[in-house]
Formats: sequence, C-alpha cells, structure tokens
Amino acid sequence: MDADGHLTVEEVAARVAERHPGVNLASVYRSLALFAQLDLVRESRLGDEDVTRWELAHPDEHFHLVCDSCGRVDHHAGDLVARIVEHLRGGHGFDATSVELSVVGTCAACRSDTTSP
Amino acid sequence: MDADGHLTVEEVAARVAERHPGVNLASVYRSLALFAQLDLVRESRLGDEDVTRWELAHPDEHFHLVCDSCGRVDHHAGDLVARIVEHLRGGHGFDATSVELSVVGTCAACRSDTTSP
DNA sequence: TTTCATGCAAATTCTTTGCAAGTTA
DNA sequence: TAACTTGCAAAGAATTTGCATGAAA
Repeated sequence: MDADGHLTVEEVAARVAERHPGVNLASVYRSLALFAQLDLVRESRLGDEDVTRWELAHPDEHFHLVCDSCGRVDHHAGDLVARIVEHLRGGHGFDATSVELSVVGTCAACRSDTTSP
Repeated sequence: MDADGHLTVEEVAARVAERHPGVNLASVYRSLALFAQLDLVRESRLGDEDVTRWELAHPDEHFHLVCDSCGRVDHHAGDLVARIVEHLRGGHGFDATSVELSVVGTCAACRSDTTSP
C-alpha cells in the first residue's frame, strides 16, 4: 500500500523482503492472485509495456495518466468515465460495465519545464 | 488482414499454415515483432484476458468495444477520444500523446436479445 | 559471393504446481 | 487433530535466440 504505484512481481517481492526476508516468490504470486480475487489489487499493463504490474484496486471511474517524461502515473478521478459510459449507452446502445482508460502523454509539471526555458 | 480480429500467436500461425504449411512458430513471432515495429500490427490485451493478442494497427482515435455476451470486439471511431484529449489538455494541462480506451459491456444487439423476450 | 529469412532445437523468462514440513486454531 | 500457508524445487507455458542451411540478390 505504501508503494502506491504499479509494481512488478519482483518489486513487490523486494518490498516484502524488507520486512520479511526469505519470503518466497511463489508466495508473492499466490498472495497477489488471492488479493486480486478479493478485489484488493489489480493487474495493470500500462501503455505498451510488456511487463505485468500490480496496483491497489481502485474504482473503475479512475483512470491512468501516465507521464512519458517523468514516468509518474496518476490516478485521475472525475466524470470523464461516466461521460463515456453515457455517450455509449445513449448514442450506440452499448451498455458498458467496465471502462479501461489510460492516457500517455506529458504531465503539466513536465510541460512547464519544457515550455519555460 | 482477413482475420480482422484479435488473434493469439497460435491463431495467426494457424492462419498462416492454411496457405503456407510448415511455417515455424518462431517465424510468426519474428514477423509479428517486425510488423509491430513497422506499425502494421499492434499487441492488444483486452479486458482481463491474460493472453497476448495481435491486431492490425489502427488509429489511436479508435477504441475497443468488447461485448461480454457475444464476444464481439468492435473498433469504434468517433470524436470521443478527441474529446478526452481536449478535456485533459484544457482542464489539467496534460498533453496526451496516446489514449488507450477499451470498454467492456453488452452491445446493442445482445441487449435487445435480452430486453425483448 | 554476400545477405538475409527460416527451421529447428535449446535456452530464457515468467508463472504455476506438487509436496513435505511447520503453524495456527 | 484438522485445516492452512509456506518454501523449495520442479513443471509448464510463452517467447526468444543461436546456428546451420538454403534462397535471393
């Protein structure tokens, strides 16, 4: 939970090891699988990465804002997802149950670094 | 290209085999990697599936509408993605370069099947 | 002749599983 | 005791790589 990020299995294991050295990788896998079943964590694969990462579960209405430049991943809340759902239901008769939105780009902070020399 | 879907490597290989029996799986992997580099195809992992699938490259502004019920995957065009990009730039100073949106739910056809007995 | 794609098999990497042993209720 | 969780090592699965060979330029 401290990590508040998107960690690979190895990274999770490393964090666990800080407090509980000797925990086996298999246990990490087993625990993550269990936590996922309990909806505590979620597998997430952002952008074009081909590594499996894990994050704390968060509502569907949140989405990922990934900054190319600083690597930061924000969880963004707001009505955007709701509006997408409405749009699809109204205009296309599609009844959305889950929306997965992730956006890659440059965050405000990094933009201002570039904009003002 | 005929497939017009999201195929696993094995499925691609099977299609290839129809015309060119004996093509090795390694060649399929190598070709897909090359095609991806040339932006002809794209890796896509929809919903919670944990299989790697491949599809023809398509503009970013298209997104995936996955029907739970019939399994159909539509590529949906429209201004939705553009509006998301605008929203993020205007409201949050986030400069989006790539938007990945996929929606799981029930398509119009399947809904009417259920709605009208 | 030189370059390049391919098949084939072996190597890698990531993930899951079987089983024996130790813990906890 | 009964029910579980874990470490460990082995098994699997998916993907990549090295190398010899044959085709094409």
